[in-house]
Amino acid sequence: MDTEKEFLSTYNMDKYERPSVTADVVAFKITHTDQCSSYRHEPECKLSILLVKRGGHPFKGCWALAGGFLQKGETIEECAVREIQEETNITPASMRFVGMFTEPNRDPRGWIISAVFASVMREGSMTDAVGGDDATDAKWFDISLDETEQGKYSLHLQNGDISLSAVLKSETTETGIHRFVIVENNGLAFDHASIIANALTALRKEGIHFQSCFDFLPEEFTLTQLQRVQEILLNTSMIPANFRRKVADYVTETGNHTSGAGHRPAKLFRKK
Amino acid sequence: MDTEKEFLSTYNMDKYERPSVTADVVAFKITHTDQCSSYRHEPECKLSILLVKRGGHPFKGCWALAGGFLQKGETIEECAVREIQEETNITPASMRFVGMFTEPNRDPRGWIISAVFASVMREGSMTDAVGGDDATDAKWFDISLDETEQGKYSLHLQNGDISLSAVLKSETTETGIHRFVIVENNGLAFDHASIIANALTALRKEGIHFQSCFDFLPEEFTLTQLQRVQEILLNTSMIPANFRRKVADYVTETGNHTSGAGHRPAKLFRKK
DNA sequence: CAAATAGTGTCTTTTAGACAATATTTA
DNA sequence: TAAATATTGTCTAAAAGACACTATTTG
Repeated sequence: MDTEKEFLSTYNMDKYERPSVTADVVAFKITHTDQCSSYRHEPECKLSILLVKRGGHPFKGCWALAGGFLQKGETIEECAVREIQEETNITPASMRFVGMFTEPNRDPRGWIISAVFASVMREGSMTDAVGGDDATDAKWFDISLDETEQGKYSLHLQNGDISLSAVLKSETTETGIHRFVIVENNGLAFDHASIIANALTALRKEGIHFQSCFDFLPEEFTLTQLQRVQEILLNTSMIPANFRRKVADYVTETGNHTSGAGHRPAKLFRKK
Repeated sequence: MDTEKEFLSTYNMDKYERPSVTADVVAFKITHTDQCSSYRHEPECKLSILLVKRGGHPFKGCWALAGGFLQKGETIEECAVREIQEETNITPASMRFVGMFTEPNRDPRGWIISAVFASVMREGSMTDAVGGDDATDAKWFDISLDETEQGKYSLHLQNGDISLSAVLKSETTETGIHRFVIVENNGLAFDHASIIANALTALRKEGIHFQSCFDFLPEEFTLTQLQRVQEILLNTSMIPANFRRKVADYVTETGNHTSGAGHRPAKLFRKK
């Protein structure tokens, strides 16, 4: 009797067709624009994400997120880390789960569901040349996501001459699950425009209390650097004095200082 | 050439073994203990979750979450809603994604990964008798999760004489992903003790700004009811005057009032 | 010194918390 | 009227925002 039931449960498992499962990664970093008017000026920074050009069908020539199939013996987090390492040769400072994307027809190749992670790359851990063991065409795109009208968002991605964009609608299901729905899409593969919008929104939520901000910076950083990260991530601006007070409980002094920047040296801090 | 590549990508998909994917649901509701000293007293409330007794191996006789396999043509959210409806015959007021549970050996039957949702059942939508079309043994268990020492948590589940418990350690991976790890486990199947702790933690986070609190209540509710829900969920207590001010921006008056309760009638509010 | 960023102090406004007091209903 | 909950007001403390001011370094 017991063994019969046991058999039955295993039998049921095999009865159903199974989906392929992938981990897709939206890798974020801060890009410094080194075209300054004066040697004293702090460099302009931008938020950017990693995209890979698709060499084959479907969506040939479109840009897609890094990602790949979950393999037996690994967790989905391990899979995500592996995929982003293969693509960039570096280990991300952090990985955060964003959500599952499981629309039955999201991938023309078949039944493929994706677990999506937002990863943050630490400043300084980057080599200029991206592209890992396989010679794929991977580039960092400056990203912006703005609410153009109530519930409607415009996503822009830019790398030199390459410009991708999408229009998204913010929707909430009856059961309260939020999702961006693609209204218009130029140059992004699959449902990746929606995925990117969801990932940035998730990261912004974490940035409010600085969690994800630290991950963009080296171990030791100035408070101004930290403020820039938060401002770029949340698309806000703050008065320095107020920022310093707010962040005070989250950092500790290291005793070290910056130097040689043409102005007063800054204290270096560490995440508490 | 194009078609060759196309073939290749499909080929790769079939090359890999695929996991079975389930949606598991931690269904929460507020239970009223109707053993009052006086007719005037408000009833005591407790937070409880739905568990199903396993009739077969593995973990025969243990208690498990409601859940089942993802089927072709449905999203993982639809699957989760379907599973909880099959078990309780009611539609949850809300579903929130908690996380993926993908440890390779989490299920002795084979490679099974789970997407976990926390669902909230609205007060009044419940029939006393749970158990859906299949005559499974499903019960609501009062739940408590307390930090006994730094990073160590004690989970208790109670239904009459049935008492389940677990000890969990709060852990964060190098990449900043949080998870409860099971240290001790009495009566719960699989990794469900960990899943439950993660779900309650996620729900509590949402409760701070009332989001998940509304889902426990009928469309119209008193501020005292709302306060009770938050207090039970977050295991805190507040001074009514302060609670009212804090919640004021999230609710609107309906113009209706309670009556017949042996004390001053209360205004009924609606979620804004 | 001028330019540029670093860091402090203070005032005001907004929230959050504690507590007292008043209001209303039913057995 | 007593018991119980509903609701408002007020005082205090803490946090957030605006702004002025001082400090330090390098060409």
